[in-house]
Amino acid sequence: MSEPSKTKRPTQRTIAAKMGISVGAVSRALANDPQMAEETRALVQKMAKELGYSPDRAAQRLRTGRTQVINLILPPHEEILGFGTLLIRGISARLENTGYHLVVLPDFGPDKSAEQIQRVVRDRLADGIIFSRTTPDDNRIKFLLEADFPFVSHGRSELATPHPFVDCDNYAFARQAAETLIDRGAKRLGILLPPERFTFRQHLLHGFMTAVRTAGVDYEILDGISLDSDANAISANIQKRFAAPDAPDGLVLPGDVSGLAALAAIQDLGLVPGRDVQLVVKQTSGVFDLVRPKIASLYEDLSEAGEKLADLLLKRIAGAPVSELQYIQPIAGRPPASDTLFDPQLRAPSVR
Amino acid sequence: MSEPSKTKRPTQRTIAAKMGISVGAVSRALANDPQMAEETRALVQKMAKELGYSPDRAAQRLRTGRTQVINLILPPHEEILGFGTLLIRGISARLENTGYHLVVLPDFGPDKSAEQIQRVVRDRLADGIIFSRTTPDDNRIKFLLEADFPFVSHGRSELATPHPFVDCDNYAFARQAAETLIDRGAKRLGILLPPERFTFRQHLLHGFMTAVRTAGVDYEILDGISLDSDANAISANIQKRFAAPDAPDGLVLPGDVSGLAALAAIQDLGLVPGRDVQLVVKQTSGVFDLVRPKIASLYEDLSEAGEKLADLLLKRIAGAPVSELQYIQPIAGRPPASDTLFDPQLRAPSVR
DNA sequence: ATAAGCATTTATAACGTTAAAATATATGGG
DNA sequence: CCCATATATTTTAACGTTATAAATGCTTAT
Repeated sequence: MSEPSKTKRPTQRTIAAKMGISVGAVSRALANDPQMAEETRALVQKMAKELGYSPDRAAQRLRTGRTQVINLILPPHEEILGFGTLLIRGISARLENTGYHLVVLPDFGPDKSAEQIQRVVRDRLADGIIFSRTTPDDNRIKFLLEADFPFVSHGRSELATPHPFVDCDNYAFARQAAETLIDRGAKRLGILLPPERFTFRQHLLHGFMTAVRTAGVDYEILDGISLDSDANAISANIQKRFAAPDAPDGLVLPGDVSGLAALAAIQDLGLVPGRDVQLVVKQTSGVFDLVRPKIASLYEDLSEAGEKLADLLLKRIAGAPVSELQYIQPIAGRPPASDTLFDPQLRAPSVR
Repeated sequence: MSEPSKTKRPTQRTIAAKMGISVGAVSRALANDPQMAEETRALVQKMAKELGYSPDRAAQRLRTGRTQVINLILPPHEEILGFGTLLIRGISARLENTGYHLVVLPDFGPDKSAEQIQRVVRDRLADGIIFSRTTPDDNRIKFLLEADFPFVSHGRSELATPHPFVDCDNYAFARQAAETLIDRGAKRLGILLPPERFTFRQHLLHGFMTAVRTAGVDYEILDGISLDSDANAISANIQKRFAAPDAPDGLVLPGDVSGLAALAAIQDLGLVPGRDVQLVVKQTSGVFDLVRPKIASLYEDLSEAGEKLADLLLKRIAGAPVSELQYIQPIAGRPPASDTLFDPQLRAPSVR
C-alpha cells in the first residue's frame, strides 16, 4: 500500500483546511457569492488556483441536478461528406471554456431517437439537446416543449408554439439555384427533394417553384428517389430519367452526395455537364471545388450552424426568450474560410 | 408548491421503501451480488423494472469514481470527408447498450491536446480515451502509460512499451497502390505523404519503397506538400510539378481530399487520368465511386476502426492484457457495406 | 449598557449511491 | 442445548458539493 506519488486531487476540503475556514465558505467564495467578504473570496480563489483545484463534476451534478452536458443526437444519415464532423466542430468550438461537455448520441431511426430524448429528459442526462432532421409536426419537439426541456433543433417545425431552431435558408438556396439554371438557359428544371416528412422539403420546393413560376419554365420533381437515397440509387434513377423523353436540362441538387451521384450519372450517359445539363448543388464540404467539370454551387456552413446551435442552446438554458432563439442561416456563395491545419512546417516556410 | 404531475424519478430508496428492505440490499441486488439471496435479487430487479428505475449516474460516479464516459479527442484535421463522423458512428455503435457515453473533445493542436489529456486523467473526466494522429514518440501515449490510464490510439507509436492501438495497414495500402501503378505501366511513381511527425508516414513510405525497389522503377516523394496540406496547396503544387520535367506518371494518394485535389490538378492541366497519369487513392468515404473518370482506390473502413477502438478500450478498461489489444486493420478493395438509410418509403417499395 | 441590526461565517443536512462492518437468522456439530 | 459457522440483511459512513438555517462577531441606535 505505498502510493507516495499519487497526490490525490484537492477538494474544497483541502482548501478549507489549508486556510482554516469552513468548506461552506470555500464553496461560496468560489461561487463568488456577494454575501461573502470580497477579501475572503479573493483569497480562496487564489488558493484554489494555487492548488490546481477543479470542482468535481459528479458531486456538483449530484447536488445541483445540473449536468453541464449538452447532447447531440447525431443524425443517422450517411452523408458521405462530414456532416457530423463539421457540426460537431462548430458546437465544440462554442462550448470551449463554458464548462459544458458535448455528448454524442447516435440516432438509430426516428422512433428510437424519440425514445432516447425521453430518456435524456427523464434521467436528466443533459442540460440541453440538439438534434436535426426536423419534421413539421415533430414529436420530439412537442415532447421537449411539453417537458420544458432546453433544446435547439436544426431545422424548423410548423408547430403553433414557437421553438428555438437554426435552419439553413433552403428557400433561398432553391430559388437562387433555379434562377441560376434559368439564367443559363435551362428550359426544364428538375429538383431532388428530401423525403416528404422533413420540413425543409417544403422550403426547397417553395423556393424552387417561385423561380420556376416567375420564369414560366417547365419543371419536375425527381421521382422515386430522395435526398436520403443511396448514391447508387440516385445515379441509377437519374440515368433512367435522362434516357426517357423530355428530360430536364437543369438540376437542383441540395446535397453533396446527391450532387456527386447526379454528376456521375450524367457523365456516364455521355452527356456534358454545363452544355447538355446544368447543375447547381448545395455543398457543405467543399468537394465541388475539387470536382471536374466545375459545377455551380452554393454553400451551407455547417460549422457555423453548429456554433449557432450551441450558442442558442446556452442562451436558452440561461433563460432567454424563444423569440431571440431562432436563426435562419443565409446561404453563402463561397466556401467558409478553411480551418486551420496543423502542419506548421509547411505553413510557415522554415526559416533555416 | 403544487407539482402534482411531476412524479419524481424513483431511486433505490423508493424501491427499498416499497419492498420494506434496506437501501443497501437494493443496491446489492441490482448489482447481482451473489451474497444476496437469489430470490431477493429477482424481486428487486422486477420491482426496479416496474418502477422504471435507472441509476443516477452522478451518484454512481461520485461514489465509485467511475465515470462511464469515453473521451474521443477529435482530430483537428479538416478532412473534408467525414473522418470524424464515421469514426464516431463506429464508436457509438460499439458503446450502444454498454452504459458508456461518448464525449467528444475537439483537438486544437498537438500541445493543447496533451493538456486536455492531462486534465482528463487528473480530474477523472473519463474512464478511457481514444485519440488519433499518433507519432512515433507520442507524448500523450507516454503520459497515459505512465499514469496507467486506459486508452487506445488510432495509429501506432514506436515506443518500447507496447500499447493498445488500432491502425490501418498503411504499408499494405502503399505497396498495393504502387504495385497497381506499376502493373498499369507507370515508370515513375510519386507519393504524397503525411507530415514527418506521424508514424504512418513511415509505414506508407516503407510499403511504397518495397514495391518501387522490387520493380526497379523511378520514384519521388511529393515535395513541399503533405497529406495535411490545404487542398488548394496540393493542387497548385501538383500542377507545378507536372509542368516541370520528369514528372511522375503514377501517383499514390493516401487520402480522399488529396486524391480529389490531385485529380483536379491533373485534369486542369489537360492531362487525362488513366492515360497520362495513373492514380491510386485511399478513400474512407466512397467519393471516388462517384467521381469521374473513375480512379483506382482502396478503402479504409473508419466505421469499423471506430468500433474496434471502442471494443479494445472497453477490454482494456476491463483489464485485458495489452497483447490482445492491438489491431492492424486490413485495407479493403471494396467499400464497406453502406449504412442503413432512413427513408423507408423509398427502401421498401410501397405495397399499395 | 442593552437590544437590535447587519455582515460574515459556520454547522447541518442532503443529493443517490456503494463498500465495509455489524447484526440477525438459520444450520449443523459436538 | 449451546457454540460455531454460514447466509442474508441492515447499519453506518463516505464520495464532494451546495442550500438553508443557525450562529458569531461587530456596529449602531436606544
